[in-house]
Amino acid sequence: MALEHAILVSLAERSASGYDLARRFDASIGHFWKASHQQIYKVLGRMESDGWVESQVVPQDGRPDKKVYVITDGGRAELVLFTSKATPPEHLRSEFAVKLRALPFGDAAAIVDDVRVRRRSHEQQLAYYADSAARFYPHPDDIPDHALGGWLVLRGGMLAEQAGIAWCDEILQRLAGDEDDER
Amino acid sequence: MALEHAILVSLAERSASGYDLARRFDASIGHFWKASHQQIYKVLGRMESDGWVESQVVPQDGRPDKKVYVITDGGRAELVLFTSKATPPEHLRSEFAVKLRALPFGDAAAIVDDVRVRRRSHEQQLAYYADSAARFYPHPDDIPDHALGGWLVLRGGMLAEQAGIAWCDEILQRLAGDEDDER
DNA sequence: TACGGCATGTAAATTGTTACATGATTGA
DNA sequence: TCAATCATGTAACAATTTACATGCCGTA
Repeated sequence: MALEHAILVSLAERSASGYDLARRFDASIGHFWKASHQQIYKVLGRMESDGWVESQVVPQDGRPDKKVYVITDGGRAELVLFTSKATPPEHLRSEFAVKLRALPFGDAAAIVDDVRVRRRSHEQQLAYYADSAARFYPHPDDIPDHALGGWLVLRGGMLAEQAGIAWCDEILQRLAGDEDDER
Repeated sequence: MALEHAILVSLAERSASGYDLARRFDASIGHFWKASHQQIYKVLGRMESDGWVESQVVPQDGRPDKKVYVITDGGRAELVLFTSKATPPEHLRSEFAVKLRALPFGDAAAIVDDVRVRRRSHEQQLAYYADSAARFYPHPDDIPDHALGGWLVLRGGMLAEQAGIAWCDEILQRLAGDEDDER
């Protein structure tokens, strides 16, 4: 049940409406924890009745009203509690791995195509992270404490994408004889 | 809905009871797709009514009867279909990343402890994979086609664990000044 | 006038987790 | 006798995804 905590972190950084949160989840935090707006609205409701957040309707002109959520002291306490407890071990969950394992029983050519697509999307994601890093953390050796978490998470994303690319390359070497040096 | 396919792959490799499958999911395939026995029994029932598998009760002596599931032609066709369709892009889902992001609002010392624990479990998992690799694929340059999928999946696991370790090291360097060279 | 962005939700279906339930055999 | 392993499940709950629903504003 980490969505609550992801939302708490996001609200601790800056108050926001459900809609804003949904967009943040598309952009930054969501690279590590996806959530749809439907889910966010539902969880926000529960969090409000738990006293972790409070909302206030803000009228806007030329736009629909928005319900801005603010983290409460209770919410901040919950965040401290969350960080102080050990994270349960996370396990990978990769449909792609299942597919690789299905290699002898399936369509090898299609799988190879899929690996190429996957490699490209890892590359794109890595480029995106590198871009974010350059934009938001121009001096990696001198990052203030309040921004360190964001940087470290970005680094985790970059390392994961690099590993993904390396994996795809190994697979292609085995399955496609590495006959493609495109671009 | 990849559990069905993970089970199909497992049954294509060798017929098994629900209990056997649950143990395989603990050991090999399950490193990339966890499933509890409860879930497996439920899905097996659905798969049988879909005609992907067939079951036969096998009496045993000194042990409870077992219901052995065998993949059908329909199941094999489904596997081919599965491999021929592009895998939807997978996104990471990391509670640990959420926690890192919570760094300025939480208990930094506890988070550092958690990173150390996490690093150790990555190392253990990597050692386990390396061991499996040495045991089942003693000649990595000469792997028969039918075993290639398993090898590639193992390699993916190893690369992911290495990336995880590298990430933990970066985090510790930033947060703990790298003052620990334990062992 | 049609589309995209802003803004908030409900409902249904699927998937996954946790707890409960049973009963035999084997080894410490 | 207690715990572990073998073996199969049901029930309740939580989490997630997909589909549906509404309505205003600005722009092409």
